[in-house]
Amino acid sequence: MGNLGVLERLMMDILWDSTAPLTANELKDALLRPAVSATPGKPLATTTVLTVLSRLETKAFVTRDRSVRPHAYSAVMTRAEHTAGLMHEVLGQVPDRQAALARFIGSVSPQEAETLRHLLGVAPSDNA
Amino acid sequence: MGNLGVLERLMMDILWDSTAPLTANELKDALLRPAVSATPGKPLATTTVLTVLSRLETKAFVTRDRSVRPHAYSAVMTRAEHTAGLMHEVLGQVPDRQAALARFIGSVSPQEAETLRHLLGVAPSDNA
DNA sequence: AGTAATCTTCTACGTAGCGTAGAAAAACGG
DNA sequence: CCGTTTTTCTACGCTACGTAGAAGATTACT
Repeated sequence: MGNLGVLERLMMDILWDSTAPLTANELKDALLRPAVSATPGKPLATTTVLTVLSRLETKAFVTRDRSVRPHAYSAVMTRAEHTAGLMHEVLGQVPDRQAALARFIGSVSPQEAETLRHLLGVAPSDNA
Repeated sequence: MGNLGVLERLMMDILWDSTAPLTANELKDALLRPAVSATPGKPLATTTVLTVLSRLETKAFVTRDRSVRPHAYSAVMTRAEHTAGLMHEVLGQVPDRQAALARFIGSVSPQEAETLRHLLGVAPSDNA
């Protein structure tokens, strides 16, 4: 899977938060929002955004709709899927998952533990 | 926390598998074992191993005992701790952990689910 | 159609992390 | 003291990523 750089991640976050696909310029503008940009007043060049989007496309993190004119970009996976994927990747690197899982569980917050208990109790439904 | 490069990871794995601290040369030799090296016949220079160990020390992944002469290196965290830490790091990057956890749980193997149920049901013991 | 504005691709540069290791310095053994 | 072992210092190449200009393609407006 491989992880993302800072800007790549920022852009994925925007795409993930967006319901509809975005154009490069919409993304560029979104990157200026205070919630995203810790360094405001630093607008990126549109080409920069496009370059990164291309790379994300290569990495299969985004798809682009070439049929509309300002190409529209959207995330391939949901954020939750991506996160779960990363967690599995991390877990897959170790020989004894048991121990790792134990440590993991031992360090989640009580609320999260409750969430997990609930998730495990109900029904093992769809797989990602 | 930040992740590791290939060689760094390889070396950490050896340190994690070792009960006692290791010297640079012991590590170098261990790197030639078939289980570790997919490209055998490619022994590293000792200095290479030392360089990487220094970097791992800087990153606080290993400590070295300078009181013994060939310095002895050991991992700071256990592999399970490290893995759990990474999982938390991944999880910490997302706004709604609930969803991510749900996805994660939805994609673990039945055995792992059982393990988790056990860990959550029986006794929430020590924290990492 | 012709030309300006917009959008996309191509190319490129700087920086940082990592694998790699030689050269030099330091410590040890005899 | 002198050779051997160990450690540090310095450095080089490669890849990923942030960054964006220049040039090419597409669309829009008159």
